[in-house]
Amino acid sequence: MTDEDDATPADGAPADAFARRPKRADARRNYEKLLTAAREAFAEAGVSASLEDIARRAGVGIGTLYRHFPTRRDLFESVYVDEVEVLCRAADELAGLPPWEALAGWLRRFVSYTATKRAIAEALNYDSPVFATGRQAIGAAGEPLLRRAQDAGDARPDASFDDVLRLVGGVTMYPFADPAQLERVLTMALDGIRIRP
Amino acid sequence: MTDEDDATPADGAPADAFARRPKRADARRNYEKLLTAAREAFAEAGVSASLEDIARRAGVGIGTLYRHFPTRRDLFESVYVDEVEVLCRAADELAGLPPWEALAGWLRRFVSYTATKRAIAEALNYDSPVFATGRQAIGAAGEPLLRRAQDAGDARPDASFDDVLRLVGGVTMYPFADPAQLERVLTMALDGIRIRP
DNA sequence: TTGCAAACGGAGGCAAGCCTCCATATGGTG
DNA sequence: CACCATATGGAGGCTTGCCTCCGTTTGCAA
Repeated sequence: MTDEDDATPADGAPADAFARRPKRADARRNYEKLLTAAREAFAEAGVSASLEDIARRAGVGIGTLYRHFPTRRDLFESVYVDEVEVLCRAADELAGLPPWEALAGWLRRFVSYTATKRAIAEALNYDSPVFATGRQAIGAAGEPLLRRAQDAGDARPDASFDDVLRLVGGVTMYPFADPAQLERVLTMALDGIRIRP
Repeated sequence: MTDEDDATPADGAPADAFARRPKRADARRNYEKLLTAAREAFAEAGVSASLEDIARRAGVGIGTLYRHFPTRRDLFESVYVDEVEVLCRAADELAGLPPWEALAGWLRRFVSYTATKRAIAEALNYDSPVFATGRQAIGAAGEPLLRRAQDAGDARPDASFDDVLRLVGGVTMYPFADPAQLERVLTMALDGIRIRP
């Protein structure tokens, strides 16, 4: 999930979206610019953001975009994979906290860290090996946090990990003008998951 | 909100989306067919559903669609207004129940009744006199339920009506394959709003 | 420096949707 | 029943986005 050349190094052609950065310096640069631009565009306009617009944002030609990401799906998946990695790393970092704090902290990342939240949330429903892998990775990272909180009696035992993600993820589906409101709503969502003595 | 000829019967041209059904029998029929088709299409594909597709579903020509709804927004607003009316009526029906049951019941309608929920949710952020009016109507219907539950000590006092709608509305943003899961998630959301002794 | 594989950019063909326009059809009233 | 205001449907022009193709540019290894 974190290193570069895992998965199937078999066939020469780029097949899956995981890893596989291009080699030449300019190509690599453009690749990153495109990824960043796409992240922004997806965050603003959802999965249906225009590819031409993304190329424009990145300051590269449309042809370059297609060289790196042959289909819209490839692009989306690459952004998605990036986000998933961030999320997984966050879980590790929070592992030292007490059960509830760790879970709550991670869920906060889940909503606030990723600029692609809407896209990620939508992806949660898609069929695709990449999304399956991503979901699995998210589960591997976050589910232990939930389980721990449940074992500690902090989180309701009848909630599945997927339930929790849907509840918390739903909150961010539409943009909040006021960050304080996001905070209030998020608190309510977390309270719905929590058990108080 | 419920009768036909309120608002401004002034100018002859159709201005706002409230009420104002066409007169001739066939026109009226097509109007309803379009509204129904649009409701479905919006529910399935979101606000970006294709107008041509909606006309096709309704079994009318694209020209007819445009006669009734000059812009995509007109169509969307009409569907929206219809949904709002349903929601307002529901609030009246539930008024007899105890505070918390009334609120919870209404919020359940809010998520499950409207086929347009996703579109409505997106619309919740748009600027437009119609949406403003709609939000106001929803507020007029639902806010008393929240206030009552808060006064009774059943709902947390620091939650605004808008907070509550966002939390509950978010839940339905993506389709649930399993109705039992929707129920679980909804329960968590409601628990986040509720105060337990 | 030079050569060339790798990368670039964008013109242009194609598809899908939007919306206008108008020749044709029809409900309902006198 | 006849008339006409009202309504209908869809062809076609326009815009926008998708993607391919290819002539030009550029990083970098020798």
